[in-house]
Amino acid sequence: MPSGRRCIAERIKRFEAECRRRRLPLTPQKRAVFEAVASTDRHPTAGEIYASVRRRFPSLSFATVYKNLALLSGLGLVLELRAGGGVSRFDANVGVHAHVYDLGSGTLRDAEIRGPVPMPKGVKAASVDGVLLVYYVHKRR
Amino acid sequence: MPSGRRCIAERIKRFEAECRRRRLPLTPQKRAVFEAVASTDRHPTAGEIYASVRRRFPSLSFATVYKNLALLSGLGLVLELRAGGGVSRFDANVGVHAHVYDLGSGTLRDAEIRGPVPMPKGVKAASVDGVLLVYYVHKRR
DNA sequence: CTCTTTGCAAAGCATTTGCAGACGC
DNA sequence: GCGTCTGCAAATGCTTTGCAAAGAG
Repeated sequence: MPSGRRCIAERIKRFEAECRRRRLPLTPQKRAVFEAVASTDRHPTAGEIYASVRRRFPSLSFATVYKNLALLSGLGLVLELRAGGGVSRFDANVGVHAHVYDLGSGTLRDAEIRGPVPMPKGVKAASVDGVLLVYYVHKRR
Repeated sequence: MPSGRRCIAERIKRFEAECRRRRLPLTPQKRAVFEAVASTDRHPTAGEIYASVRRRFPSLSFATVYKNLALLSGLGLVLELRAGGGVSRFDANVGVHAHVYDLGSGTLRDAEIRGPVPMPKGVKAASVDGVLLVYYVHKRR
C-alpha cells in the first residue's frame, strides 16, 4: 500500500541524491520536513507537518516549513494538493495516482484506479511532471 | 469548444432551474456572478469575477461574490479549481474534462483528453459529482 | 410577510517576506 | 569562506463572518 518501509527509504534516498546533485545543504530541518511528508499517506497540511517536525526541533518555525515545502515542490519531490478545502496538502507520492475528495466531510483520501490515465492532446508525455486526479463525491444532494 | 453561445444559454437555464427548485431568490447579482463564470473558459478567479460583475453593479462587494460562488459550488453548478498557484479559479464546465497547469508560467488551461477517465475503486460512479484532472507540465527542469 | 441576500467593515488565517545570525559543505 | 538556511516577527492577501438594511417570491 501507499507507504511501506521500503518505499519511504527509497524516497529519502532520492531526496538526498537530488539535494546533493543541486549542491543544496542537507539541513536537519529540511530532511525532517521531507520525512514528515514521505512517511505518511495522509497528505499532511503545512500545519500538521510543522507540529510533527516540531517535536524533534522545538525551535522550528513555520517559515522554515513553508520554505522547504516550496523547495521540495520545486524539485519535484513533493506534490502540493489544493484539491479541496482551504489548505494545501502535501504528498510525497509523485507518481500517477488518484484522490477522492468527499464534499460532505472534506476528507481527501487515496484511491486506486483501474486502467491508465489518458494523456491530454497537445502535451508531450515527457513534459508531464505529475498528474492530479481528484474525484469529487457526495453522499447525497 | 468550451463555451459557445448555445452552451452558455443552457448553463444559465440550468442555473435558473436549480435556483427555482431550491426556492432560492434569483437576485441580479447571483445571476451576474454565475454568468461571469459561465460565459468564459478562462477559469476566472474571484477577483476577476468581482471586477467583471462590478462593471454592471458598482455597489457589488467581494462578500457577495464569495457567498455566491460558495453557493453555486455547493449546488454543483460551478467547480472550484485549486489546482495550482495560490488562488481558487472557478469553472462552470462541471463535466469531466482536463486541465493543464504549467509549472513555469502558472497558467491553467483546458485540455482535451483522448479516452475515458478511469473510475476509482470503491466509489460508485453515480456519487461522483465531478472529476478534476490536472496535468502538471514543465518546459525544462 | 418570511427567508434569503446584499454590502460594509472587521476579522481570520494560511502563507510569504525581510533580515540577521547560524550552518552545511 | 560562500552560499544557503533558519527563525523571528511583521506583512500580505485571499477569503470569511457578523450584522443591519434591502430584496425576492
